[in-house]
Amino acid sequence: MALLTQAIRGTGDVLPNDSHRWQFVENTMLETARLFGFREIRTPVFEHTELFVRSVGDTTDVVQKEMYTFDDNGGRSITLRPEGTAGAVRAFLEHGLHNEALPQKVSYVTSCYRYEKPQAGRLREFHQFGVECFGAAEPQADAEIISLAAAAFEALGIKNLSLEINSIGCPECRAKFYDALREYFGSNQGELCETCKGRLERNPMRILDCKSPVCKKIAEGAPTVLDYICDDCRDHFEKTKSYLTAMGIEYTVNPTIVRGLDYYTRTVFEFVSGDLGAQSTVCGGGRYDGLVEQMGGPKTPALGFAVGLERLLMIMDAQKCEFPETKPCDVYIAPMGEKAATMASKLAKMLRAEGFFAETDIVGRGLKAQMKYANKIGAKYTVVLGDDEIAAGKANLKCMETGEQTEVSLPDGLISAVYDLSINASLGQLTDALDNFDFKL
RNA sequence: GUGGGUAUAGCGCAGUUGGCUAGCGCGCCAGAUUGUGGCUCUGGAGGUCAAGGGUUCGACUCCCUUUAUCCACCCCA
Repeated sequence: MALLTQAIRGTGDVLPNDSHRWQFVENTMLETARLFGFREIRTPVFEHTELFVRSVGDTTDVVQKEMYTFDDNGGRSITLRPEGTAGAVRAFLEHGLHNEALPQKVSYVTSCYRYEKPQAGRLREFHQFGVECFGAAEPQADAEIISLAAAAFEALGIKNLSLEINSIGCPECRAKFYDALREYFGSNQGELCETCKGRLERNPMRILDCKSPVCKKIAEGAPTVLDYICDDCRDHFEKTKSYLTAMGIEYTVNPTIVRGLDYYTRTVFEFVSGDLGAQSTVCGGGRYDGLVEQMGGPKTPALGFAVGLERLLMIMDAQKCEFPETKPCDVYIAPMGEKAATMASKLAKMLRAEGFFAETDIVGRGLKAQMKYANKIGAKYTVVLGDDEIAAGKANLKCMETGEQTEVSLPDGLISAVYDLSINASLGQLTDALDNFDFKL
C-alpha cells in the first residue's frame, strides 16, 4: 500500500460505520452533565504554550516531553492542548465568568494532543469528555462530580468500573508530607530507580506511583498522605466520602493515587477498569483549588474530571455494550429514465422537507442495481418511478421487509403512506407541502 | 525515549525446502428472456507482496536498513 501519505502516527479516523457509537457516547455524557446543570463550553485546540506550562506544571512529563509545541508565523509559541482543564480555566477568567452566578459548571468534548508512543488506549490525538466546576469549595461538590461521572457510565451501560479516591491535601499539609517522604526515601535513595532519584527533590509524591518493583517495595513502607493532611483537609475528605456513601457510590481509598498534573489539591480520584490492557484509568480528576488564582484570577475553588473516550469505547466493546441503532432510510425512490429522475428528485426533496430520510439514484444505475442498493442501505420502502407511473400518477410502494406492495397516488398518497408507516410523524404537517407540490414536469 | 511481535487486494487470511501470468473467503461492480432487492450461479475490477538496498540464474520467501502498525515499559484520559 504505497499511498502518498497516511494518517499521522497515533491518530485515527472515525469511519461512517462507527460514528454513531461516538455520537451516542458524546450525547449521553453531555446530556448527563446537563441534568447536573453543566453547560457546554468550547475552547480552541491551541493556546499559548505558557498556559499549559503554568497550569499543568513545568516538571510534569506532559509539559516536559509530550506537548505539540511550535512557533506560529508571528513568532508566538503555540501548543496543541494536552488536556482540557487549562483552556476552560483560561476562558472562565478571560470572560469574567467568576462575576456570574457561582458555581459555574461547564462540560466539554474535545480532542487532546500528546506526543507519546502509541499503544492500546494511548494515542497522540485522543478525545475527552470533561467537566469543570468553579466556585464550589464544599465536599458536596466533590461528591457531586464523582456522582456525575458514575451516572454517565451507568447511562452508557458500562459495568465493573471501580472508583478509587484519595486526598493529596492542600499546599500547606502537602509540604509536610513531602518532607516526610524525602526523609523516608532519602534513607533508601541508593535502591530507587533513576527516575525516582530525580523525583525525590522535584516531586517525591510521584515515587508512590512508580511501577518499578523495587520502588514499589520501598514505597510500601512509606508514609501515607492521609497521615499528614491537616484537619481541614481531613474533614473535607471525610465529608466527601460520607456524601458518596449516602448516594450509594462505592469507592476504595487508594493512597497511591497522585495524578500527574501539578494543579491538583485535596480530592483526587480515578475510575479504573480491567478491560483496558495496560492502561487502567478511564476517568481521572479531582480538585484544583489553587489554579484559578495562580492564573491571575480571584481565589476560586474548583474541581473537575476528564474521561478518555477512546478508552471508554474500548471498555464498551469489551463489555459488548449496546449502541442504539442508526435510523435506516425511510424511502428509496428508484427512477427509470430522465423524466422519472427529475420527478424522483422532487419527491425526495418533498419527503426530506417533511423530515423523512429519502434517497434516490444519483449514479444512473438500472432498476435491478437500484433495488440491490436499496436493500444494502436497509431502506424500509422503495418506490419505482417509470413513465407508466408518471402517466398514471400512481406508483407502488414496496415494503422491503415483507415484499408487499401498495398502490399509492403521487405525490400525496406516497407522502401520507410514508407518514402512516412511520411511527413518530403526524399527518397534520402534510397539508402545506402537498398544496405546494407541482406535479407537472 | 527503551524493548518485543507483525507488515501479501477495501477487510480477514493462504502462499510448501527461494522457481514460470501471487491465490482464497467476504466486500465491490456487472450479468443470469423485456421494469423489482435478499438466496444461488457466472463473469469482472482491484496487489510495483510496506519502502529501499543486498545475496542469487531467479526473492512474497533469505540478510540489512527505514517506515508503519500492534503490545509492553515510562506516563496518562
